[in-house]
Amino acid sequence: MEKVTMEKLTAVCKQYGFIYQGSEIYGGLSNTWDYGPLGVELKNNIKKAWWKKFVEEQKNIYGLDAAILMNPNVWVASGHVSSFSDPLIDCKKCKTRHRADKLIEDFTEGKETGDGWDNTKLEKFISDNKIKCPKCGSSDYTPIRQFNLLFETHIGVTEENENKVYLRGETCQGIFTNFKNVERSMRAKVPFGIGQIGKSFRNEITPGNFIFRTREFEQMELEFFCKPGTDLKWHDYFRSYCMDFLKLIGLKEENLRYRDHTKEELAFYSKATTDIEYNYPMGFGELWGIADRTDYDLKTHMEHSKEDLRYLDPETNEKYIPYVIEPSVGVDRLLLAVLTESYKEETLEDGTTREVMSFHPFLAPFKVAVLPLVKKFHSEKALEIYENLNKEFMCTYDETGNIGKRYRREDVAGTPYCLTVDDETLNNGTVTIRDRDTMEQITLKIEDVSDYIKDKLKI
RNA sequence: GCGGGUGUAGUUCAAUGGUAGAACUCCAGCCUUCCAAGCUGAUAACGUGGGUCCGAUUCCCAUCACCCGCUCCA
Repeated sequence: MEKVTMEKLTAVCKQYGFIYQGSEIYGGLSNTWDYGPLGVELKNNIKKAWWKKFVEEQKNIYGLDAAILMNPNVWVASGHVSSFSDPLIDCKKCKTRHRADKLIEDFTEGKETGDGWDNTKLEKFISDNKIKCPKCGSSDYTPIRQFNLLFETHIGVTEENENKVYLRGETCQGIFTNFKNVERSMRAKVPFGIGQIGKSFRNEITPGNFIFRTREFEQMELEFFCKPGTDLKWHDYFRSYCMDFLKLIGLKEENLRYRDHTKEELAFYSKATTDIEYNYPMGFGELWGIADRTDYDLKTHMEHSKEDLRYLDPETNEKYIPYVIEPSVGVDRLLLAVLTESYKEETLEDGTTREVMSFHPFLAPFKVAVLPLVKKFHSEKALEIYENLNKEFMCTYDETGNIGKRYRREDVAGTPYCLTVDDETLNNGTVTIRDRDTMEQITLKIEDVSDYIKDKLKI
């Protein structure tokens, strides 16, 4: 099966109501995307699946929904204000963009890292040492420009500096700042976790690839607090657990792989990080990061907030700062993976083609499409069935055109089951259920439909 | 941010210095008893802003957006 191209996928998403270009009637806004009627259902179902498997079904994991706006000191403590910004410099000759500190680090082979230097010092070092552009060899650079990846805004109507706040650059800080609250109110015992789904904002220098990297995105993060020394065990555990989850919701093993970060690329807070990568239309890219963040976050918040965030182990009476394993996955990226995996163009035996979105039924926007075989004979009964089923799960109803055309419409919407109402329904109360993937049909009593579908929706 | 490509109905394409034609889709009606059938009708587009010109969708400039490749990526 040929892999779908990004071009095709964006077109399909637009046409069938999954994802539209943001602000389209005003000419768009770069890298913003709006989820349409089908897209929002799919997205909600993806979040629901994660919440179920990572929060609801876990005895020792608790949910949270923290505010997007936080005290700015949170971001000072986390290091985002100082180091979530990159000093960037352009080669005037070949127009390549470099990170100034990285140029210096490479030039000195790691002896100087440029850490904590201001831009004047960075520029001076580069020009004094005539550091050459790694690409073209020129040493003619533009001045350094500072790119802060945090979005800034102001509280209150006046834009004074003291009112400056940031849109959160990651959801996890809301978890760390609530660590004590959750521990106390839920009487939680280590090891325990806090899960959260929410939007984050980053001024990415180079967004792109459809919804893969956007400046506004949604994360599903779990911070799992454990006793120091048990962290690697839990890291391994979540590596497998996350992979199993992806397979459960329908991603194929051959499109998934692990990638362990090398020591050099590890973030400064992390002891070990594993990415689960997916084979997107543009190739393998990060989907899920599972990081061992050690006690870095709680420790830094302890220092900056002056609050004691240590955990008192009730069994040993020792106080310690828990280590944290963080499995973090982007909702939009996971949705892109699901779309990539699900979209297929099939040629049928009779030579006609159909476009199919073969979502796992749990993820499908509509679970059942109710279709009267012939509008004027069967629509009354069909509507009655639709009204009843729709109370139990998301259904759709369609009486336009012939039955074959309506099947095809549901194929590309990813509706797993089509329920057809015909004369048999009127005479002896049975309906025909057609399976999207196998295209097989079975006959069921109306009253058995609900249980039949419910069973298929399990994950 | 750089380089390349693209931009005409929802989609896929066409034509043209004198404001655009089709197919499919969609909608309404007829017909239709299980996989995009048929008939009738209707709606629907030159990304945006300038410039040249009597006149620009077409030529020029700028801009916006998307795709591909770099670069970047807590």
